[in-house]
Amino acid sequence: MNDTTTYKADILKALAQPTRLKIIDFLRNGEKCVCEIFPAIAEEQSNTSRHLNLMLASGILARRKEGVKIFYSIKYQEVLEMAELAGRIVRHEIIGRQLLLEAV
Amino acid sequence: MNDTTTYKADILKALAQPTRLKIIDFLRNGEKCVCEIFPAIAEEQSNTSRHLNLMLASGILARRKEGVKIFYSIKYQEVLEMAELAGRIVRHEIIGRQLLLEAV
DNA sequence: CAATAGTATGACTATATACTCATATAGTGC
DNA sequence: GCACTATATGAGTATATAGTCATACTATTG
Repeated sequence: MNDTTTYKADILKALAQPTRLKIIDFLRNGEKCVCEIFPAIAEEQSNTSRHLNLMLASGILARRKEGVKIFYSIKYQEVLEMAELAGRIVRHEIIGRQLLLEAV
Repeated sequence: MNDTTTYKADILKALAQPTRLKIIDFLRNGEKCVCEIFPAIAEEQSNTSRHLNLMLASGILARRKEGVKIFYSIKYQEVLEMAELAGRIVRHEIIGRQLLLEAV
């Protein structure tokens, strides 16, 4: 309703993508460098880098340089909470749709 | 990490758009018909209808027919919680960026 | 300073998204 | 059945997004 609505949408958009959700899940236990992230999520290095930069720009990730390696980490606990809430809805929805199918 | 990742992203995507966030905010206090929603958020009827259908399809809204009117409502409390969490991050980020500016 | 390892980015393609205008569909009351 | 109101949808446009390949940049090491 206010002027921060677009910004709020950007934060949610930063999470609303499967590759990025996989990255977030991998960062759950603390910071990781790009060289660890892209093999873990089985994506190309360049694609992974783009997603990391997008999340960095939106403000939900932090970045730390250590020599040639770049470490990314989750900047807000709220990010994990949002992912968890989305997961809860998915679980409910799957159960609901299974019941619909069984009713046929 | 698992197979529900795409679905989780779809739930988040359903929220990650300014017009849809405005709709969610307007539905905060209970179900409303399309005829109330689109003037409240100052969007075209057709555009509003599309966004409502998208959110319905993703599973975060419920729909009830009453005569010629269609009432939409938020199906999961989690939806409002996600919007609230995003808002919290935005507030933190705005403060952080203001401090950066002031430091110049 | 050359070679190497890690990360980012330019250029491109394919697809998805938001929006608009016009029109279709579905109930309601006369 | 006709007119009216409420909602949905087809068709089109403009823009955004995700991904790939090749290459550029940057810090480290020999």
